[in-house]
Amino acid sequence: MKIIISNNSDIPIYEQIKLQIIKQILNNELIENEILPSIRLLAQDIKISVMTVKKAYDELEQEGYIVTRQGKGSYVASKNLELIREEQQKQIEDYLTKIIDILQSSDIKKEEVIELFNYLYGDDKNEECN
Amino acid sequence: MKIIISNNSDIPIYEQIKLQIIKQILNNELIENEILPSIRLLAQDIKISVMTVKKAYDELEQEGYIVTRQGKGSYVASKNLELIREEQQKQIEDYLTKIIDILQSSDIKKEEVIELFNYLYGDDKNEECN
Amino acid sequence: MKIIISNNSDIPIYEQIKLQIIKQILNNELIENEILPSIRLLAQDIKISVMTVKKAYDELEQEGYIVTRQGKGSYVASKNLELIREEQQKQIEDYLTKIIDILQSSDIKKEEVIELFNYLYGDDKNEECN
Amino acid sequence: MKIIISNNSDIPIYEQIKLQIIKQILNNELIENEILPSIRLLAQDIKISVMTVKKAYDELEQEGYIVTRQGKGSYVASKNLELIREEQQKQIEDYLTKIIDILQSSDIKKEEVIELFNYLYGDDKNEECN
DNA sequence: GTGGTCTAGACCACG
DNA sequence: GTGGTCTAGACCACT
Repeated sequence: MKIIISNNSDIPIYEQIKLQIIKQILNNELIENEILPSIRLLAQDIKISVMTVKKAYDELEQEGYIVTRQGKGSYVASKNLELIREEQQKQIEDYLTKIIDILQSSDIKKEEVIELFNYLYGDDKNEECN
Repeated sequence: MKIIISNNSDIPIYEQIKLQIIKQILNNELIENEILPSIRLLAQDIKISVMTVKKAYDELEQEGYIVTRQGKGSYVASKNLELIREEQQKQIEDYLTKIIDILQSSDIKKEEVIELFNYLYGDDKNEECN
Repeated sequence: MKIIISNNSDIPIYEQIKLQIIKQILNNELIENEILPSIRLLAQDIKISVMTVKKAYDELEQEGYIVTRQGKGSYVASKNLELIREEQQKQIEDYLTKIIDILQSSDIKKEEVIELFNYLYGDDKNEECN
Repeated sequence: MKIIISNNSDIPIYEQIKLQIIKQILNNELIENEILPSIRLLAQDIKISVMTVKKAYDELEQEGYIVTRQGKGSYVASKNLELIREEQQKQIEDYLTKIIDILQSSDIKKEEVIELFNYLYGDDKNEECN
C-alpha cells in the first residue's frame, strides 16, 4: 500500500491517510479482506506518530471501511463497493436537502451556496497540490 | 401576520406554518417581542385544527424562535437575528465541507453535485407552489 | 444435499438457501471440498429461479464458505471450521458487549433485554416453520 | 458537572467519562444546550490527560450526544430524550437480531448466549465497583 | 508480533 | 479563552 503525505497541506495528516485508503478501496487497489499495514509499520514508513495513524484507522473503522482486531491487525471490510457508492450518493443528497431546508427559512440565495461550494472546493483542491 | 397554507403540498401543514413564521422573523416582518396571533385565532383564520397550530408553535418555541407565556400569548423571541443567520451560514458551510470530503474519496464530480442541488431545489420550489 | 424452501417465510429464498448450506457445512453434513449441486440443478430441484440460487452461491462465496470454479462447479471451502465457530462466538460477544454498553448509560434493565431476546428468537423460529 | 473516575476499573477512562455524561444527559442532570466543562478544565479536574477527555468528547459528538465548536466549547446536543431512548431500544433490537442470525447458521444454543450475556454483564458490574 | 489506552507537552486556528 | 492536531514514548492485553 502506498500513502503519500504532504506536511504543508491544510488537510490533517490523519485525514490524508483516510482519503487515500478510501480511494484505494473504491478503486479495488485494496481488495476485500486484504490486510493493511500495521499502525506502527505505516507510522514508521511515512515518518509520523503511531497515534496519528491510529486515529485514521479508528475513523476508517467507524465509517465501515476497515475492521480492526486487537492482536491481529486491520483488514479491508468485506463491504459491497456498490453499497459504498450508493451510500455516498445518498449522503450527498441528504446534505443538500438539509441545506435547502435552511434556505427555505432564510434569505440566503441558492447562488450564494453554489458560490461558497465552488470556493470551498477550490480551496481543498489547491491544498492537495501543496 | 400572513400565513398561506397549501393542502396539496408534501410539506406537513405545521411545517409550512413554521417555515413561514421563521422566514418572517428573519426578514424582520415579525420583530422581536411582537405578539403572534393566538393559537385559536390562527387556526380559525387558516381553517385548520388548533392542534396543528399548537404543534408549530411548540416546535418554534423549542427551537428558540418564539416564547409562549401561559395565558398571555406567544411572542417573537428576543434572540439575536445575526446569530441565527450566522448559525445558518455555518451549518451550510459544514454540510458543504462534508460533501467535499466525500467527493475527494470518490469519482463523483463537482458538477454532478451542483446539478443535483439545482434539481432538488427546483423540486422543493414546486412543492411550495402546490 | 437437501434444501427445503418456504415461500411463505419472511426470510428471502436466497437467504434460506444460504442459512441451510451454512448450517450443513458447520454440522459436517457438507464436508470440505465436497462438490455442491450445480446452480441450474438446484434451481430445478427446488423449483426456483436460477438467479436466486446464483445470488445465494455468490454470497456464500463472498463470505468464504464455498469456492466456485468457472466451468467446474462450486465446492465447500477448505476453511477451518473451528475458525468459523470462533469468529461467530467472538461476534456474539462483540454484540453483547455493545448491548451492555448501552445498558450502562440507560435505565433499560438486563431482564428486559433477555425477554426481548427470547421474544425475537421465538419469532424467528416461527417464521422458519412457515 | 461531576465525573468520578476509577483508575482500577477495566473500563477505559474515556469510556467512564462517556458513560457518566450520557447518563447525566438522559437523567436531565445535563440539559439541552448546556455547556460542558472545557476539555482542559475537566482533564485538570479529574487529573487525567487532555487527550483522554478529548477522546471521550469526540465519541460523544460522533454519537450525537454533544456538539463541539472550535474556539467555543462543547454543548449538550438539542436532541429529544425520547429519541435517544428509542434509538437505544432499536439498537439493542438490532444487535439481538444479528445474534439470532448467527445462531441460525450455527450450533450455538440460545442458552449459551444468555449465559454469556449474564457473565459479561456481571463482569462489568463488578468493574464498576472497583 | 498486533492493537488499546494514556500521558505531558507542543503548536496552530478560531473567537 | 476555546478546540484541533501531532508527537514520542509508555504500559497493557490479545494472538
